[in-house]
Amino acid sequence: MIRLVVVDDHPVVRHGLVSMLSYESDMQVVGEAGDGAEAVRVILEQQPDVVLLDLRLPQLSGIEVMKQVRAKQTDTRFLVLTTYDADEYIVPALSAGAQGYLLKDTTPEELTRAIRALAAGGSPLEPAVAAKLLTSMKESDDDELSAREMDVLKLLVAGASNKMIAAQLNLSENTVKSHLSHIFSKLQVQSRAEAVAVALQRGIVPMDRST
Amino acid sequence: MIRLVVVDDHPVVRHGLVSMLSYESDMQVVGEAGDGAEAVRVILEQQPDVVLLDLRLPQLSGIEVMKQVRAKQTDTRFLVLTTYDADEYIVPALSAGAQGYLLKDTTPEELTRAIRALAAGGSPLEPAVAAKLLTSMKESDDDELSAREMDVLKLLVAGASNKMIAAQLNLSENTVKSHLSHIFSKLQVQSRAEAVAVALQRGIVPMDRST
DNA sequence: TCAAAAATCACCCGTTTGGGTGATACCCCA
DNA sequence: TGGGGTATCACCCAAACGGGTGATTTTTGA
Repeated sequence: MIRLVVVDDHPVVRHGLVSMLSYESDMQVVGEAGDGAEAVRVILEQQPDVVLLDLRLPQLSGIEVMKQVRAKQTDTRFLVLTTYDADEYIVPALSAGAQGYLLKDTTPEELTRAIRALAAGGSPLEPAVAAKLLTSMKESDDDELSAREMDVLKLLVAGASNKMIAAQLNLSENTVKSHLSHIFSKLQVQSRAEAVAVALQRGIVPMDRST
Repeated sequence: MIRLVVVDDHPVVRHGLVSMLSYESDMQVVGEAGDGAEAVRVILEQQPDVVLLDLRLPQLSGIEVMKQVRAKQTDTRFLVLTTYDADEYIVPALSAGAQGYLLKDTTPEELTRAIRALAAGGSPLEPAVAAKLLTSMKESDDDELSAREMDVLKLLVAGASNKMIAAQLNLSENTVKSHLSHIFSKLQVQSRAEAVAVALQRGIVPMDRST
């Protein structure tokens, strides 16, 4: 029996997946989550064999969920199931520990086949996904931002000036500038405006549409 | 018995919806479609009471589907069910003949309730959607960017400096600065970094990570 | 038709930014 | 034990930026 946890922020999609999977006699959905924080909790609690994970989640991205879970246990396997075939999500997802990556326009048959393959130790990659992976391999920039740099970047995206960032984080302006220099080189950009664009488009900093 | 047709290009979502709705004793799914052309054919053939319709479809958009169907028969009611809460889709959808507009993050209970309301002649508009309608109504007066300003903003999001923008658009730097001043005040921001954030988060400039 | 908006440019001026080149101190891990 | 990354700060400097004010021409809309 394959134990599953389904994570998707759209109840319609999530419940649909659950009821669909319930027809499979060798699978059992043991948990659901509608956001990232809930997902981490449910996964650690239920210890499922496979997690169906949407990347776009409120609170905590799918990438973050995988990182946090894998920090504590490594035997859970992740199947990323997303609408977005954008290149930039695939590499981070795979390097964060996803074993599979399917698009939502796959058929139910493919999905259940992928789940079984994953539970059996395989790594089902959709052909379209695999192709994208190869092309983006060439320019694989695994420059990870440090926690502090993330703090700065978030404020940068919020539109803060160096002075404001310094005040917010209790730093000197010089320190902020130092962090920014590192951020720029890691993101391979020249200006803060470009950094904001890259951060948002690559999903490094989540969209915060409270406005 | 409410006769339904489900239209969504993602098999996972579509099949999920179907199996979810099959639990309702007063509803019957009499047809499915994965693209716009198929949808029109199925709807005209089955003459359902209610159509669950995703707006984003291959071949023919949801809007187009509604127009074509309503040209031949007017007794079918449409419930638009989409992931996108973007303002610009709501008004066209409603004017094209949708009686309801729900987001995919509504609960199954809300969905079935909406279907029953629709079949009974009501027009279920999600509160969030209704709110957006109102805000887009009253905010329509303020601050639309001109075409030229959009040109500048796009390049700004791409990370260009004033000089680069000027070169790209065959303008003087002064003109670019002038446009930027207007953009800043219209977007109510102070810096180019903030402008980029707002432009991306509000969807004024589309995400385009082809790099 | 006539005013309002959009689009184009110029000049000034103070502030911010980004890129250098340093330094100190901490922690990890090899 | 020592190197490498992180985090903290300082100083300098040129370039870029953002805010004014003001001008002309074209387009648009009421």
